Amino acid sequence: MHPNNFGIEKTFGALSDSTRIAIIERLSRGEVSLSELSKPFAMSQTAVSKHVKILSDAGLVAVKKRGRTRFCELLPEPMQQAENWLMIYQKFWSERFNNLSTFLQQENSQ
Amino acid sequence: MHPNNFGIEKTFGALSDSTRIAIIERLSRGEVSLSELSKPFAMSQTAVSKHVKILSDAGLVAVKKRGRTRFCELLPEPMQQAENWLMIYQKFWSERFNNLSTFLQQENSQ
DNA sequence: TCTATAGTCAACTAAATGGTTTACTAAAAT
DNA sequence: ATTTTAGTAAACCATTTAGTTGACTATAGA
Repeated sequence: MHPNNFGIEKTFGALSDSTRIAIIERLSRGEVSLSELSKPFAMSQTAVSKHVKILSDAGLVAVKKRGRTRFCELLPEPMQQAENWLMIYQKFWSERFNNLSTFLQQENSQ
Repeated sequence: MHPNNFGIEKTFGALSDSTRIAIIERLSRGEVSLSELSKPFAMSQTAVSKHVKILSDAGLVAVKKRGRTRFCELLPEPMQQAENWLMIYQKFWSERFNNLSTFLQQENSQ
């Protein structure tokens, strides 16, 4: 098992912070400007902006300028790849569980 | 949408390093001792041991002592929860895509 | 035109991270 | 009994991370 996991840890790194998880959840309800996005957080807008940059460097978020405001939008692909990577292990575990129960059934039938 | 995502960033943090990704992949092929696990890595066993501790602190790996050797084993639950969290966004995006195509169809039919 | 708003940039700080080495304990093997 | 093997623990180091503040640019609105 060596899946297409190049750089998957970059995606996980982007998701390894509670502020960024909250940003993702906010953006999943639709596009928002940076200042609007910053409001709920108990930190400076500069700090939120840095988190957004980490997310956009990892390809999870796109930022587009309209007038003087920057709008942030979720990009699905990296998180889909991360989900696929996790799904492979999911499959592995359920197979192992099936093997185990098959084994136990054989044991019991003897 | 506020799913059961308490501490999900801890799981993502554990997965945010390429050494730990490689450890997970190795452990998915079965239980291994720490020294066996360390061999392929170009770093000290102490360093690998620290990575294993990070994984076990996050609940992704169990370490059990037999004699003088420690065996490491994957624990599926946190990664399953992480996958579920990602799946929610997967669902959201496909719905959004459906809404978009519905919208475009309505536009075209006028 | 003046002022308020949206945002960046640079410099700084404290704490966390990923690694090292050396010294140690515990179990196995000879 | 001695030596090897498996692993931990502590001290140390360099880099990254998560945040701050203050000065700046650019757009929008009065």
